[in-house]
Amino acid sequence: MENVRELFQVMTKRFGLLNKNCCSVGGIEISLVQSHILYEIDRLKEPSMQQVADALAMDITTFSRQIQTLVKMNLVKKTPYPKDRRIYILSLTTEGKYVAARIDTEMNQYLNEVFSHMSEFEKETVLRSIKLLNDCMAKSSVCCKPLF
Amino acid sequence: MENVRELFQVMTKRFGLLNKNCCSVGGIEISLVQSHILYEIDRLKEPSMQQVADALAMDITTFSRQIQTLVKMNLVKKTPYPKDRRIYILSLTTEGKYVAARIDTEMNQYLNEVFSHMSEFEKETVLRSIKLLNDCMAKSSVCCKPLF
DNA sequence: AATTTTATTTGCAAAATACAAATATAAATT
DNA sequence: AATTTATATTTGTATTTTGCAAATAAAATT
Repeated sequence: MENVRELFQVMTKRFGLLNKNCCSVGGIEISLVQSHILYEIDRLKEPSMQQVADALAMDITTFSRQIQTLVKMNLVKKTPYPKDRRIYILSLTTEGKYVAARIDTEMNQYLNEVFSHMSEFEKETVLRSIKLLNDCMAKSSVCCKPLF
Repeated sequence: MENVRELFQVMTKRFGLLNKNCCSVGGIEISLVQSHILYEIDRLKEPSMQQVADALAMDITTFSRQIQTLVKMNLVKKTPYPKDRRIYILSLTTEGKYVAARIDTEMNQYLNEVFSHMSEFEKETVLRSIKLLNDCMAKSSVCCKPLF
C-alpha cells in the first residue's frame, strides 16, 4: 500500500499553492489568509466575527485585526446586529464580492483544466471520492470535530 | 453540478487543520511551517536548502531563518557539501527524525480512522482518485508548474 | 582574468500572531 | 432587580514571521 499521507500532502500542497497564486486579481493584492476570510464570509450567510474565526480555526484577536484591514481595504463590511449588540455581522462589499468572484473563477478555471486531463467518468469518480472523503472526515472523532 | 472548488476547499481545510493539530508531539512543539519543512527534508533525499525551499514554494530568506531555528532546536542538521561549497545539505537529526515520525504516525492514524468509515472498495477508489488527481495536477500547465 | 550566475545569509521594516486584559452586552442566578 | 457569569469583540504588547534589497561567497561562463 502506498503512503496515504504522502498522497494527501501532495494534493493539498498543490491546491494551497493554487490558492496562493489566486490572491492577486484585477490589480488588488490580498494575502492567502485574507482570501480565505473572504471565501468564508461569502460561504456562510451573514456570519458573525466569531463564526468566521471558528470556521477558519483562527485566533479571534488575529481575526479581528484582519477584518479591520479588510474593512479599510473596502472589501468587507461590519454591521452591528440589532438583536445582540455584542455581535457584528460580516458581509462582502461590492468590491469584496468582485474579488471573491474573480478568485473563485480563477480557481475553478484551473480545476477544470486539471479535470480536462481525465475522462468524464474519471472526473465523476474523483469528485464523488472527495465528497465521500469530506463526509467521512466530518464523521471522524479523532480531531477537528468542533469545526464545520 | 456541485461546486468543485468548494469540495477541495473543505477537504484541504480539514487536512490543513489536522496538520496543525499534529504539530505538538512528545513535549516538542513546532509550527505548521516547521512541520512541513521536516516533512520535506525527510522526503527528499539529502536536499539542499534551495531544493526544500522550492518544494515548499517558500521564500529562501524566510526559509533560511526557519532552518536556523530548527538547527538551534536540534531537529535539523546542515552539512556543507564538499563538491560545491555554496551548498548546504539538510538532514534530520535523531530528534528530528523522531518528531517527523511521530507526526507521520499521528497523521496516518487519523487518516485510517477516516477511512474506517468506508468500505475497502471505497477506500481504494478514493486513494486511486487522489493519485489520479495528483498526476493531472502535475500535467496541468495553468499554474505552479515549476514545482514538484 | 573578468563577468555572470547560483546559493545562502543578513539588514531592515512591515505584517501576522497570540496571550492577557479591557470593554460592552447578554444571560443566568440569587 | 441586582449581581454574577458568560459571550463577543477590541486593544496592549511582545514575539514571530515574512519578504525585499543588499551582502557574501563560491561556481560557471566568457
